[in-house]
Amino acid sequence: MKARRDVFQAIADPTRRAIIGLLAGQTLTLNTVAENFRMSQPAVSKHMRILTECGLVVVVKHGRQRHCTARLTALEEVAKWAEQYRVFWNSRLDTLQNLLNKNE
Amino acid sequence: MKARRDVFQAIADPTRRAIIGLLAGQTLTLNTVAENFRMSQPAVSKHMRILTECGLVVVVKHGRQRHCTARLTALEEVAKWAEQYRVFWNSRLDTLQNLLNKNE
DNA sequence: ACTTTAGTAAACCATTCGGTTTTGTATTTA
DNA sequence: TAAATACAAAACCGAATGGTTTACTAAAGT
Repeated sequence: MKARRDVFQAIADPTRRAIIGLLAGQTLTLNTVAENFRMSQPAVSKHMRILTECGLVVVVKHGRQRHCTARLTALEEVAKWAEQYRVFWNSRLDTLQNLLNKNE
Repeated sequence: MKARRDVFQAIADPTRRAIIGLLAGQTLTLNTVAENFRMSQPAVSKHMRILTECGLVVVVKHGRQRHCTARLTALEEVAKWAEQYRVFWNSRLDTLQNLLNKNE
């Protein structure tokens, strides 16, 4: 289950996050995905490769088309990482004012 | 409260995620942070700048030192974004086997 | 059979990234 | 006051990013 590419780096790009949003809940052809962006199809193809390399998307050949499906299990790692700090951002100590005072 | 830099891009780098881990719960000097990494002080300084630009860290001048404090509220955006897909990765539809079948 | 469609591959490009070293500048300390 | 400390700034560098265009290939329609 080892991803060759870091999922944090994969979701760093807004276009790729948008692709994930598009694919959540529905399988789409690469072309259909590309139609949703103002960039060339090869550009989208590259993004898709990065998403597949970290396991966020699975692409299945289907005739001359590529069926892209999001595999969002890979996002659990991200959620867990961020969640571990929830206790900090929930505490009232995390206000900007507090930080500034604390450094006095 | 708009960050000039994207928090998703900020956490894409493993060093910066490590810095966040270091600063969670404790304020440290820039130098102290730098001692935890095998890279030059200016390199850490650059990372810190990126972290402050997206609001993940607040740096306060204190004499000749810089006191760095994590401000993890900025991570809520990440957690929320990932969380919205939990329903997908929790469903049994998200197994690899299922994806492959679905594309038949 | 020919043409269109869906996609990959390759070459290219400007910009950003992540690091370095070197230098400069306040601020402490001795 | 001189030396050490804690940083920032700048110049530089190779590699990665995100995009392009221009072939090329394979599958589907006509």
